[in-house]
Amino acid sequence: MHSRQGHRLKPVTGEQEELRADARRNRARIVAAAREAFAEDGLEVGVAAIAERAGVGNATIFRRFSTKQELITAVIEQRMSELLATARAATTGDDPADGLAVFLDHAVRTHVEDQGLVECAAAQFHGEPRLVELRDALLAEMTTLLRRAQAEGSVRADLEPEDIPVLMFSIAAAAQVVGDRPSGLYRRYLALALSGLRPHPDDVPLAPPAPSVEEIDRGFAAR
Amino acid sequence: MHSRQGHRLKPVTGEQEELRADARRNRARIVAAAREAFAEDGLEVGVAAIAERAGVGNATIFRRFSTKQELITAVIEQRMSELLATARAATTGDDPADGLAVFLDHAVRTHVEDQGLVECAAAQFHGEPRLVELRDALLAEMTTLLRRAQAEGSVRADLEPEDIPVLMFSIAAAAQVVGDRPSGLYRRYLALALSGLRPHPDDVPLAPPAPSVEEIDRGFAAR
Amino acid sequence: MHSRQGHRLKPVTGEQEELRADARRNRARIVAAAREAFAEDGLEVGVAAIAERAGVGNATIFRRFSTKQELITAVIEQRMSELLATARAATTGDDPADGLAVFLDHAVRTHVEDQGLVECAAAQFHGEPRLVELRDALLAEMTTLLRRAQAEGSVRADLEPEDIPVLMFSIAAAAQVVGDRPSGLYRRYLALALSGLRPHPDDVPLAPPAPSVEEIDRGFAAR
Amino acid sequence: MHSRQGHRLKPVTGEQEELRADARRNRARIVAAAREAFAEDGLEVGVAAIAERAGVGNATIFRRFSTKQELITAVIEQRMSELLATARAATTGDDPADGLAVFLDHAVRTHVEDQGLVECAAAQFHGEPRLVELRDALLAEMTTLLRRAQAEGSVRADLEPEDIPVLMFSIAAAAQVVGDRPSGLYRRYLALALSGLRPHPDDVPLAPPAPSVEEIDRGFAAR
DNA sequence: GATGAATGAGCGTTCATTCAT
DNA sequence: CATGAATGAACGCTCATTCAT
Repeated sequence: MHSRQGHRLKPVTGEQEELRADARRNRARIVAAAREAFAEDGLEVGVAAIAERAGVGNATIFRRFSTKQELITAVIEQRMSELLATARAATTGDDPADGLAVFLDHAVRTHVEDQGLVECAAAQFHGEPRLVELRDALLAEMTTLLRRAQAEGSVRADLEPEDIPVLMFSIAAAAQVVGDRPSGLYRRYLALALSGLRPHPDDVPLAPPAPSVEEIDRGFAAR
Repeated sequence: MHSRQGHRLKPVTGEQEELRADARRNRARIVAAAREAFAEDGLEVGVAAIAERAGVGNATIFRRFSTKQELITAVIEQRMSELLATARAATTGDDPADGLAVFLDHAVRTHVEDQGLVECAAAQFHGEPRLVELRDALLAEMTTLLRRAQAEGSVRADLEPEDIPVLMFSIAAAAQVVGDRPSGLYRRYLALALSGLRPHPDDVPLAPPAPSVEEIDRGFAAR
Repeated sequence: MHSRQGHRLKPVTGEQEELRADARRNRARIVAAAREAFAEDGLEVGVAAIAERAGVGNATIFRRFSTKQELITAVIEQRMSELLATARAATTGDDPADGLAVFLDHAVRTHVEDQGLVECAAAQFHGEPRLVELRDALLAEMTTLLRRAQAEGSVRADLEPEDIPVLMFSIAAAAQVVGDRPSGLYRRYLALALSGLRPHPDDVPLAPPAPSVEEIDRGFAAR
Repeated sequence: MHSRQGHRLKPVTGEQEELRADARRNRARIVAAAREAFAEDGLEVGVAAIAERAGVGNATIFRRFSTKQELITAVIEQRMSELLATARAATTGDDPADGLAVFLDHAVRTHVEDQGLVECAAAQFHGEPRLVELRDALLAEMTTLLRRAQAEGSVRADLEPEDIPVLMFSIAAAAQVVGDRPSGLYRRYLALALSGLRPHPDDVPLAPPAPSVEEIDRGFAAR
């Protein structure tokens, strides 16, 4: 656990090391405002609206993020960081199957509340190094989580760690098409998906194989 | 089966019965161009780009579709019609479980090829009568398909017809996050989902209950 | 009177001598529809709206009038013809002062009912020969009307025939600024203007002199 | 008189108190450009033309006036303010009849120079609060001006303050139909109108009554 | 001859981004 | 540093006019 401290990721919020206190505060307010705005209205909200929400002038946003895309990336980065924390917490528990369930529940709920943002997140990934770093850290946790569950026989053996984030998006998408109405609907499809992960006598091997990380990256890039 | 022919829906492409031959051809070219453009670039492509793709002037589009939204609706309508045809074909087969699989395979592949369009389709549903009509027809087929599979014991009993379109979106989303690369990846997640539909000794009832059509509509409206 | 028949103007409706009966009827319907449309909505109504009102296809309008401007001219021509008839009727009466009043009442009421059209009429005059012809005929009647009223002393002597159409527009404009509400308001300002035409002991000569026809034309052209 | 200073209207050009110096200058240039453009070409000139005339990008206009209509309103507001100043100056003079004449001369000349703008002004009035305020202030001055002239017997008694703006439009329209050519022609019709305001032994009461302010408003609204 | 269809130029407006205070 | 102001390119849409049936 403390070893985790050792290889802790660098501060996730960018080149802020040099920022004055007020600038740092502004940056945080901007990211928070953007996150809210994206969650409520989708990525197409105007920069002006985000600036107003943050209580700063619009030019201030561009001083911190030279592009709207960079701001989007910062928001995604924040979310992924939180997701990573969730994953780490899930890995520490005693019950592997439960850990996976808890992680997916948290992740999916988060996505579902974030209308339109996360489903687009993939498209925004474009090799951004900090996001890649987070992605890899997440994948490491997924591997631990999954392998332990498979070791105890509660998840079919041919599932791969790379499948987990895919499932996460998939279940979130299920709930999102209907706006998660009635609220909490996502739990129905999460339950169905989880029950589908259990080994079953009639199982035939999954095919084709799970995408490698490189393929995932290439997939993202093609968007 | 032939009775199905009897209550076939009216021609799905609108009040085009009165159009002159050239106009009809142009209309078709516009819808096709829009479909391609939406599939490749998403709904936010400019009308001008669609017009160019179709080889017509931009005003020609507005002669047939008084609004861009109407054009979007026409494209969705077309896709849903095709989906309905697929569903009907699937319903006629002998093997219920296979019918469901074949339908989902076709539906998901279609969605996956159509990056960004169909995932947004829901948001565009807003009570458009022709789309509602198609939705209901589709649901009727889903009901037949599902109930037969449940009757023979190949699908768990607590799945509802309304779950099927949700699953369709869900699986498509799984593949879409990675751009379906390597190509055909969707089959992995389709297989996983289908195997998850089988009854299992440890099954606990799905909860919360599936959304009703009204709830789905309300969900769409809230977007 | 019959001498008036002698120098009757050529048919006012244009090059229709060659038209087939149905074409002639269509032309008339178009002009009538345009007149209504202009009266209700102003000159900026779309050609399509006029076509619909006339019950013809839009291209039919352009078959008869190669330009929207030509159609406007045709409508103005029709109105001026009617005005000329009114003027001639007014000239035949016994009471000169009353003749002037009756003419102006009719002319102004007509203008006022024709929201936005006639006030723009001037700007559309551009040397159109048929309109010039009508203008001259109207002016001839104005001269008769005015000179007789001046001869009997009911109108001040320094008023000129060219002033009459100006007054007509002027009074109509008075009522039009308030949409002639309450209806018939134009009569207030007509009465005021007419009473202002009477000779008065304190009269000083009007200055500058009335515009000549050439100056009027140049004025129109400058628009 | 100095009390008039006391209840002077707020600055008429809007909430510009907060604008930066350069923005204020640009705003003024835009309004000036719009005024010129409207005067020369009418209200239908494109925003792009106005922007070019003002030497700014088109989007700059929309930063200050969220709508073209707002820009129109601003121009009208400016003109009305100037008219109000003229009216106040006219009210301070010793000779009531002369005050009225001077005011109308100024007002009409202004309108005549402004081809097409002011005649449309009415249609743009729609309850805009600042314009209503100015209208009321103007009417107050008209009342003073008229009642004093009537008290000394130089204007017929049945004229009402509401008639004055109507006359203003009316006389301006007289000159406008011929483009005020030869230049200054408006003075002819102004003189005629003014002489018509004098009491006359044969006067019969004006009818129907002058429109109330409410009726004027309703008339405007009906356009 | 009559028409529906087609169209390019233009409209008012928005927005991510750059400039100047 | 923070900001309001400025901007050009693009958007969805309209319209007088031309084309093709």
